[in-house]
Amino acid sequence: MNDQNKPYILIVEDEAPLVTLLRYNLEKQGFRVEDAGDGGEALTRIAEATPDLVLLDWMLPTMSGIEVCRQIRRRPATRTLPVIMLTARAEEQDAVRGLDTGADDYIAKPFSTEALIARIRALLRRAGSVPTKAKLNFHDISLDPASHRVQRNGRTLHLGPTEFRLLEFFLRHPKRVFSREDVLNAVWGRDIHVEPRTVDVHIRRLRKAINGPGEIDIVRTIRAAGYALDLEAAL
Amino acid sequence: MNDQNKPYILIVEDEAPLVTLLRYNLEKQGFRVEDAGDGGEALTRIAEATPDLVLLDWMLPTMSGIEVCRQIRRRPATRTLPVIMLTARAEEQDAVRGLDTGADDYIAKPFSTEALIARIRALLRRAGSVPTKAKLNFHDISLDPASHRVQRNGRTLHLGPTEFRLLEFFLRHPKRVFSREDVLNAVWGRDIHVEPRTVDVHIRRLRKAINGPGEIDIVRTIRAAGYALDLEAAL
DNA sequence: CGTTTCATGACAGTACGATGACATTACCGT
DNA sequence: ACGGTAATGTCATCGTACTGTCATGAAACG
Repeated sequence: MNDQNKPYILIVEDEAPLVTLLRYNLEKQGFRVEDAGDGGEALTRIAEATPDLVLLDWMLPTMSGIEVCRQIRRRPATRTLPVIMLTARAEEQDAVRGLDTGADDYIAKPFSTEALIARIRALLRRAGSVPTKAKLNFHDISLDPASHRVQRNGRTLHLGPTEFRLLEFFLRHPKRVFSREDVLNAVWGRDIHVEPRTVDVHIRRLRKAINGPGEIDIVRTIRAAGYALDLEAAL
Repeated sequence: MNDQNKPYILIVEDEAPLVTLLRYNLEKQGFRVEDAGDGGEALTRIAEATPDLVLLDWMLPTMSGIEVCRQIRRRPATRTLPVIMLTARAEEQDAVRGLDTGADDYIAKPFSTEALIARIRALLRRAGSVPTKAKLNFHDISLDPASHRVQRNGRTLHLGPTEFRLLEFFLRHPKRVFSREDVLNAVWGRDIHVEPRTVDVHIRRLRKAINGPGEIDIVRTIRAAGYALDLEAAL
C-alpha cells in the first residue's frame, strides 16, 4: 500500500542531467517526482494524473514550453494547475511572455535549489495542495494528523488505519455528502477495486469507535446518496 | 565531539589562499574552522573529532573529493555528516555525480561567500547540529547531546550509536509520527540504501535499551503509519 | 405491503509489526 | 596489525489486528 500524499511534481525538461539534479533535490524535500522529456509526453502525463505542480522548461524539442503551458491552460481541468517556467538567463526578458501565457512563476537558469524550492512551496501553499497538518476539529472530536491521535471529549480513541483515514477525510470536508464511490476514491485510492458496500462496514466501524455511550452520532446517513459528517439533530 | 559551542567546520582544500579566505569569512561568522590539505588528512581529522559540516574540494591531490565523500559515507558514524562539495566546474553533470556520491549540496567556484554561508546554515539547520546542544527531555528520559549520555529515572542507559541517534531524533520531535522512510532519511541519511524494515529492528533495540522492568514504553507504534515518541496510554 | 437501502454480526484471508537469529562489518585495546 | 567484541542490516517466522465480503435483519420509502 503505497501512500502517496506527497505533493506530486512533474518536471518537463529534456536535459537529462538537470532532471536528475532536480529530481534528487525535490525528492529529498519530500515531493513525488515524475518527468517528461517533451511537451507531448508532458500533456499525456498530466492527462493521466494531474500533478500538484509543473516545472516547465522554456526550450523543449518539438513543442515549446509556452505552447505546453497554453495547452495546459486550455483545459478546464488544469486551468489552475500551478506552473513554474524554467528559462535560461538570456531569455529572461521573455519571462514576461511566459507569464502572459499563464505560467504562475518563472525562474532563470542557473538557479539555486533553495530559490526553486521556496517558489515551489509558495505556489503549492497558494494552491492549497499541501495537506494541512493542523489539527482538525468538529463538534467534540479532534484529530491530529501529526501525532495521529483522535480524541472525543478529551478521551483518546483507538481507530484502525482505514477508520482513521476515513475520519480524516470527513473532517476535511465537514457537512458535505459523499457517495460511496467518492469515499472509495478519496480514502482507498483511485484504482483500487473494492465493493462500494465495504464503505458501509467501515462507516459502522468508525461509528462504533467514536461514539461512546450517550454520545450522539456524528456520521449522518443520507439514503440513496451517501454519508456526511454532520449532526443528525437537524430535522 | 564538539566541545565548543561554535559549529565546527572542516575545510578540505589544497589551495592555501582559498583556505585562508574561507577561514577568515567563516570564523567571522562564528564558526570554528579546521582545514586539511588532502583526503587522507581529512579522513583522519574526521575520525579524531567529527565536524558539524565538511567543505570538500572536488579536486584534491592523491584522492579526489568524490572518493573522500564515499569514505565518509561508508562509516555509520559519519553517514549523516553534512558535506558541501566545492567544484570548479559548474557543469551540472559534475554536480550530479557529486550528489550521487552522497554530498548534501554543492557550490561552483567562484562563489560568493554569502551564498556559501547561506548553504552552510541551511545544512546545519537541517542536520540539527546548530539548534540544540541543550539536553533533551521527554517523560522520565533525558538525553544530553554534549556528553552523549542518556538517562531514565536517573539510571544511565547504554545505547548503541544508531539507537542513540534514533532516540535523539525522536526527542527533537516528540509526539510526532514518522514513517519508516522519514526515519531513514533523518537518522540514516538521505541517499543510503537500507531496507525500511530495518527501522523495526532498531526500534526494538531502542525499546529494549530504554525500557526497564515495570517501565512504560515510550515508543508508540502506529500501524500503517510509523512510529512516534509518545505515551501509548493516553488520557 | 413490497421494494429498496442500510445496519450489523460473523468470518476467512491478509497485511503488518514484533521478535529472535545470523552473517557481516566496524571498532577498540593490546 | 590483529583479534575479540560490539554493532549493523537482513531475513524467516509468528501472532494479531485489520480488511473485505457476505448473509441476514431492520428500517425507510413508494
